[in-house]
Amino acid sequence: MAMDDRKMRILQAIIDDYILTGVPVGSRTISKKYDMGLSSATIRNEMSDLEELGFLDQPHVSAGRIPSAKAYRLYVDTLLQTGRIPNDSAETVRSHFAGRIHQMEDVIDHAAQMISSLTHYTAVVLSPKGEQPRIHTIQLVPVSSETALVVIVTDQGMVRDSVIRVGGQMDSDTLYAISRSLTEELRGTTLTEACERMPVIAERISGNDRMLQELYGFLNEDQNAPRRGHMAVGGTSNMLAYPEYSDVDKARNFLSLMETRDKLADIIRGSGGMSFTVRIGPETGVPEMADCSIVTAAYSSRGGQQGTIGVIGPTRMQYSKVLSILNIIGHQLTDMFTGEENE
Amino acid sequence: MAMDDRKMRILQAIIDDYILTGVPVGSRTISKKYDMGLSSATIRNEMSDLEELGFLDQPHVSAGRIPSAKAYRLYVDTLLQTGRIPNDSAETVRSHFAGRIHQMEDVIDHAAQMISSLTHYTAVVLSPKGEQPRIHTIQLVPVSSETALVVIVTDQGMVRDSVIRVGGQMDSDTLYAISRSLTEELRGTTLTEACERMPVIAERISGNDRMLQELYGFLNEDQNAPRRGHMAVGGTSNMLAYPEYSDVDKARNFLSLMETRDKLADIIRGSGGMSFTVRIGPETGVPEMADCSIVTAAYSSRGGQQGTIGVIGPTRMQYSKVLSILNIIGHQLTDMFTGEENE
DNA sequence: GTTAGCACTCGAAGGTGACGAGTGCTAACA
DNA sequence: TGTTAGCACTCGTCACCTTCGAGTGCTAAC
Repeated sequence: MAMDDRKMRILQAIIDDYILTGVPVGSRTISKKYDMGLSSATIRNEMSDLEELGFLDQPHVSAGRIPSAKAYRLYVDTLLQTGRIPNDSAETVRSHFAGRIHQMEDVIDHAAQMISSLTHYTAVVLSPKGEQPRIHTIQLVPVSSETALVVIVTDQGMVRDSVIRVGGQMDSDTLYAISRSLTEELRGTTLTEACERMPVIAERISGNDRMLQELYGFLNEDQNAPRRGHMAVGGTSNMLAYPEYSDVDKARNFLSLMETRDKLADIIRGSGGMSFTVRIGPETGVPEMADCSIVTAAYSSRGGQQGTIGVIGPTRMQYSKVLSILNIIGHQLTDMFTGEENE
Repeated sequence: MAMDDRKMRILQAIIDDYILTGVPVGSRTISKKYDMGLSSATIRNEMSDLEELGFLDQPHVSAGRIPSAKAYRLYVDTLLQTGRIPNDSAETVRSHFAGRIHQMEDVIDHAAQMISSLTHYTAVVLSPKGEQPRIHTIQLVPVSSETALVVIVTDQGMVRDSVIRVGGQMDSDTLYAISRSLTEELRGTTLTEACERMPVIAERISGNDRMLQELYGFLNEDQNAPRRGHMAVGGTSNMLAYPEYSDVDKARNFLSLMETRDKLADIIRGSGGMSFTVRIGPETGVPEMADCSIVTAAYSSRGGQQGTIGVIGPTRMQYSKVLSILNIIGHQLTDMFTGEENE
């Protein structure tokens, strides 16, 4: 027995209905609501076949069928193949981002907010990340007589800063002079390389041991704890609206997963930079997410860095809508990060 | 009828038991578990009195009593008066903060994490905020040939930055020269004042209209959207562990409140900078929190700025433990923000 | 003032039966 | 040979009932 066109249409109807209602769907529903021109009995036979083929599950004998992960997979694949990702709410999105936002963090927070409110699922946005950034400029800014702010601008236009102590009094001009030397020495190096080169530099710019030591400390820390970048999560509470999570225990598990940021970032980033990824149920590789799906999309910032936006929802997710929204917002972010803030 | 010592002791026992179990407590429980040397019948009479006095509520006839908001208030007041805030986990906390952390955001995130994991409630940490900060230094750092990073260091050692476009090519030295002039002109002014003064400055440093305009834009934006500072929330999912939130609707309400960051910040900051505040149930002034309590503590950073740490939990919260933990962590934060990063 | 005793209340838990949605199978039909 | 009507069967849901027990208030005795 193989998949034929009619089976396909019936499966499609079952998936649509289940995504809509979240309730197991029976043969009568399909035969009535979606006019197939077939009686429920026929549908039943087909459904029985579909179950045998692994596309449908039956929670218990006297309930309808629900689509299996395999069914969603098929569904999503055809969705992605035909490429008809509708352009629903493009205008809303554009107008939201119209106001100029300076800080990357704000953009990311905004995006997460927006995705979750458009989809009604949980949204995650990760800031761009690529190979280790290279130092473009180092500048020391006086903070108090004993401390200075060290600002490192990377070639990708990202900024890292920290307050360090400088030994002894240093005025603005002295700090600037040191900044120039440091920039000259370190431009184009990665943080790791910069760390290695510090001893050499220490010889050249002597007499500031304290400061250089603190600087080294900062570089080293930053390099070793590879800044997972910024991450924004929006709409975690949305998930509780779905009957899948009316069980408090399940809900708590899900929420605490959302709270362990590092793990979450790994999961989302696990998609590996494909332009679109859909992981369904077990495919997520996370036991806690056995009945969730994760849809991610990539966006880029300058320097070819890849950021990720993602949506986490129940397996019966409105994939087509979600893909559409991620598509729009992904493009919007790419525009913002390559265009507006670029030279 | 008035409150006497015995009534007080019984009330105390009821509160203790209810905080522990979350189940209405009956007269027998008190008479047996807490050896009062009184029979359940006597306790019953006293409980009846306590109810009349407004310290106890009865969910329904055949259940035990639960403490009212008024009772918690009394309880907390005596707790605060006697000042015996135990110093439980001071060592754990100290060792956690031992590793040097550069970024304020990290410290705050950490603190929220720690408070929630120690208390098993939801924790909120707000970064220090005081009167409008004054500009200490402005520095422009080259990012690309067309853009620069403007870094503003305030007198409280906080840093704000944004990338702006500079018209035409500017090398590092030119930018430094401009930075010096700007710092000279604007040191000691608030952001608002700085905005007002920009036209005057524009005349002096002419020929850089584009840049000054962008700079103005940044100052203005920052001033108008008074940076609510950083806020970290930890352990929202902890709340779901309490039977009070086994109702999914309630849980969702609570969680979406936790997600509207601005509102949450207002609520937490509503305590008004007292060193300790406890708001019980209706006292929170937030309908959604009618059966929550909010405990906050203040910590300070240099310049007398006040930050807030807070715990949100069910009204039957382990107040004494929470107060103790907030006490410790508040001190720790104060030490960090006034000592270590100070001159 | 304290306590034992007792009738009473009421929620929680568990059991029962009607109901209905849905299935699989069979036999009839085109 | 595919489709459909019919029917017996399954099983979860819901409403209803009973039982159980925790807890109360009241009264009378100590």
